[in-house]
Amino acid sequence: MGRPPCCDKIGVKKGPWTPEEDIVLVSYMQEHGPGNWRSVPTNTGLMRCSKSCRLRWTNYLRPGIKRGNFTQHEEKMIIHLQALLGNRWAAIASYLPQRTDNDIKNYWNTHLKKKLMMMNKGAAENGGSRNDQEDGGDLSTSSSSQPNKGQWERRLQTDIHMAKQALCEALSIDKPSPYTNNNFPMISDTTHNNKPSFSFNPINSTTKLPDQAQGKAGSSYASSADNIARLLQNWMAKKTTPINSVSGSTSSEGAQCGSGTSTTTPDQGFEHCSLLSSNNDNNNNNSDVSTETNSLLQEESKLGLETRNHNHVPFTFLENWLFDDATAPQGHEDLLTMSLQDTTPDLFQTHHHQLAKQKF
DNA sequence: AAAAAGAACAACCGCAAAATT
DNA sequence: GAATTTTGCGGTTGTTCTTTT
Repeated sequence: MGRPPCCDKIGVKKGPWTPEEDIVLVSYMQEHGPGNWRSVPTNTGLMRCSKSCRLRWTNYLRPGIKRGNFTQHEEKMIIHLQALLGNRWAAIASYLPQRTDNDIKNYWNTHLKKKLMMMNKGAAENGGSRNDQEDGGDLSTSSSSQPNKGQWERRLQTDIHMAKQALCEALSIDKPSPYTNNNFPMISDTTHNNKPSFSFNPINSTTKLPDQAQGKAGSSYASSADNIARLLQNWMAKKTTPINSVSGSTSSEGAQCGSGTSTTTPDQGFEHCSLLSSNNDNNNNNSDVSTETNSLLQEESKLGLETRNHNHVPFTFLENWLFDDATAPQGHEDLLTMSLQDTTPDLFQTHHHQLAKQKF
């Protein structure tokens, strides 16, 4: 016997998400944390399947996501990683914590693929020898010259990296994770009450710039997460006492919320932050949200502090190793300095063997 | 100004692996 | 251990916006 059925397909809504749906999902996530997607539609009343909820959350609503405007650095990373790993977008995304696999995939398909094709074309016209990306797709050397050879090594390497990262996050409080980027809201404590407390910061998901990153002229909701921000603002205005009463209660929270490069004012940022930092429930009567929020925030920061102190035990050798390797963007920078030639399985393997030797 | 073509991106679909009963 | 569901991933499609004709 298996588990009970997921979600019946009858009456399941499809298509773009509305701001209202987003708010419902975000506040549910804020209260319960991600996971157990199956119960999300039932508990929230959203007429969406669990899969759709998960996708919406992980790709767009999750805190700490940077959207649009890929930097040159990111671009290079993606190109190199694609050459190394192939179209394993999730693995690639693990090296770019602020980006989602879907985003990277889209960017690859719409921009980089073409760009590389053009470059290739140019190279070919100049008598270039590379012919490994005819279809504009897989740059991986294995696909053309060394079919399958060393593929498992690469896969293994990626898996090791991901496992290390996961382990590292499990052990770590201080290490910046995708959720704990200094610009971003964070999960301060997942051990208490099984309720990861984090503050949703719509501002950061809207740090995109007005033009392309903002989507299509802002008319389409789906492409404009900052509508959520606006909506929240209105929602907040209706429901609560003036936000200013909260300000100053937790400077760190304020800093988090205001730190994003945003077109929104700091106050607005704080509003969203406060709203979602509270133990928000759509059905709650928020008669005194500001006080409640205030105390919750204090409690939250206290808990966070306690956890930190409590967890400041000396690292084991293994932990040190993990942190060493898994933190440090500069570790990933290596990828950039590696030429595509260097990405042959042998070299790649050697590199990691050496690394492993160094570690042990 | 209108239509057509192209570009960008959000969301869906199907598959495989993991988890659960 | 088998059956079934859930989750995660990658490929693809559909819709919307922008640019060109």
